[in-house]
Amino acid sequence: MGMDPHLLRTFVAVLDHRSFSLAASALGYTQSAVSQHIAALEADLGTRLVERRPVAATPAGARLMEHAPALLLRLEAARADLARLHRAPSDRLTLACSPAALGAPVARALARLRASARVDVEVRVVGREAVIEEVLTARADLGLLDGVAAPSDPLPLPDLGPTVTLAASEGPLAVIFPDGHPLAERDAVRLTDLAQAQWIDSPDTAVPLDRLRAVCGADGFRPRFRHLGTDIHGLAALAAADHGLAVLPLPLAAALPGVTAVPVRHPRLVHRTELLHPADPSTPARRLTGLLTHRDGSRVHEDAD
Amino acid sequence: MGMDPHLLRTFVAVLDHRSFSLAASALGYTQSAVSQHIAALEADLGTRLVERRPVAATPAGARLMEHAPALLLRLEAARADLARLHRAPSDRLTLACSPAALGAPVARALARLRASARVDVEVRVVGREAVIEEVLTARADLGLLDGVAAPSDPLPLPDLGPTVTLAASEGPLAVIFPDGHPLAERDAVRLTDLAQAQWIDSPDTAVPLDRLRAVCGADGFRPRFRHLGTDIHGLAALAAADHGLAVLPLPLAAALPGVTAVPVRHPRLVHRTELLHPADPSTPARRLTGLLTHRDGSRVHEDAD
DNA sequence: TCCGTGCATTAGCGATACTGATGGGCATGG
DNA sequence: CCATGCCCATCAGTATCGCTAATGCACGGA
Repeated sequence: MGMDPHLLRTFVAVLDHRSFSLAASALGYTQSAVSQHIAALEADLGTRLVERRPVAATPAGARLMEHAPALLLRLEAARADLARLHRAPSDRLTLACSPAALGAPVARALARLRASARVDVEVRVVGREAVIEEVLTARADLGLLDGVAAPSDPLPLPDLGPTVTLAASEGPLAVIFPDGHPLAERDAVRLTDLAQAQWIDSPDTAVPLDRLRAVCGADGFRPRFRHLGTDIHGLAALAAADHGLAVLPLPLAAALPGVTAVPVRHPRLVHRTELLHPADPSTPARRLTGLLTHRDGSRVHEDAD
Repeated sequence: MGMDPHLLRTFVAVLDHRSFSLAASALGYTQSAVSQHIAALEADLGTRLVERRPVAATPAGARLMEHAPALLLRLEAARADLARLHRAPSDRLTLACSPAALGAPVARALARLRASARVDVEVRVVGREAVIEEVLTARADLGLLDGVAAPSDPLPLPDLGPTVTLAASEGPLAVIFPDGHPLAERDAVRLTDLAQAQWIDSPDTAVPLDRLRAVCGADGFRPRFRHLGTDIHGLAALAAADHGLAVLPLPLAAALPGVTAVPVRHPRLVHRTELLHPADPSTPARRLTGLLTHRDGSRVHEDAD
């Protein structure tokens, strides 16, 4: 059957490091072992996967790279899922959060949680992909993920296995303009009118531009400026200096300095945050879930395979 | 790192067969090897996974069973995906289809395809899960999957990796009543009014009842009669004999003998069929895709990881 | 009690998967 | 043009692994 996860792991490492020797030391192997791993994979699949000198993916290798990381993540997720069954009950809560998901409602829910019981809380603000990873691998007890969707539609999430998704909240969207920008006076804007504007692509803090394109069904939203990381204030600074526009949840956007938030009127979209939790959450996680969902949120769907 | 796919495969086989020895002969191993596989997995994960005598899953084993089959499928999918890159161009087309997805539009598109070029066609009508499996593992070149969703919403599909989903068509839904049933005179029905009726659960031919529950946001739709397989005519016979109701696409339902199809008015839902195709489809597959989508269907979304 | 059935255990052997050493292609620099 | 360094391929050697075959042991039925 082949396709040993070890081989896939070194395959990914080799392409990540663009080097056999670096991958080897990163994985704690000798360079020889890595070379043999790649050779074994290539023999098994009957194709060259890695171009050497310089080290790069062949077309087949690139295709495999669309599968391998997801596979390895799922493997780790399965292991983490079983490990959770036997962990001691804890009064720690680790929450993984995408930046725009951490707003006042979440902060208030955490406050209520801590008021009702002694719980040590750790909040990790990380990128959207990383939120999923942290929950699946049990490095976090819960995840909060934000995105944009049609009202009461779920966010499109990849392959979560037996993880459950609950709706935490929905709210309006806004575009941020530099203070004094002509459009900043408006009551509302239509996104499709802005498709050709200058946009900042900040895939982890704001709504990713490819998502805007998909959800508007329109072309445009071409990024000329890319902002990586999870720091919304940095994004605001860039937007205030007129580097481009971005879409954020309205309450959050309204509080940012140097920019004016204008609600999005059309298409009818909402900023949505969803709660990711594993099949059997810890006690503090369950309580926070209750606090976050029992007012307006309701169970939306469960992902199984 | 452990979690060798071989071990997972025999784990799944053991629980499927409820027997070590049967699993062994099914996999071409000795019983001893299977015993060692399970022992190795249990040692690796630090938990008992399988209860012996009788052979059954422990809670941890059940949890692992939520991951293992999906993992193995993905592995096979990755392998199939790479294999496709090197296959010879072919004038065969294998189409995997859920029963209600194979209607007049598809038949006409196939006719146009065969009129324009010499193509040997094989259509396999199988359950919904199996459609996905066949496409992912390259046993089929294309898949057609039907389901119910809000208008222009995509169907909720699990974990497709780099496979692409296109909208093939949308149409009205209908409930089938036995001829002469009091409600069969109606112009239209509300699904929520029927939540407490007798339903036949036919998850592969009709709309699965759990999906109805989810999409109506209502309880009810409790099955007292279960119909397995992919034979819509059989379902019609059961419905005609008053065993219960079922939801089908209207054009198809209207043509069934012994039953009357009444359109669903509320909630506003459509019967939707989607086309599943691999990252690099064969030439006949590409042509059929064009024939199926270029009138009203349009690209809806792509699943990547 | 005596079998029969079915999983566990053990011994042994061939295959596997590493390490360390060596070889060879390719770029860079004198 | 050759010398050098870098980096991957290859090879030999060895410890471990993963299989089979044979045997052991627990349980259930007549």
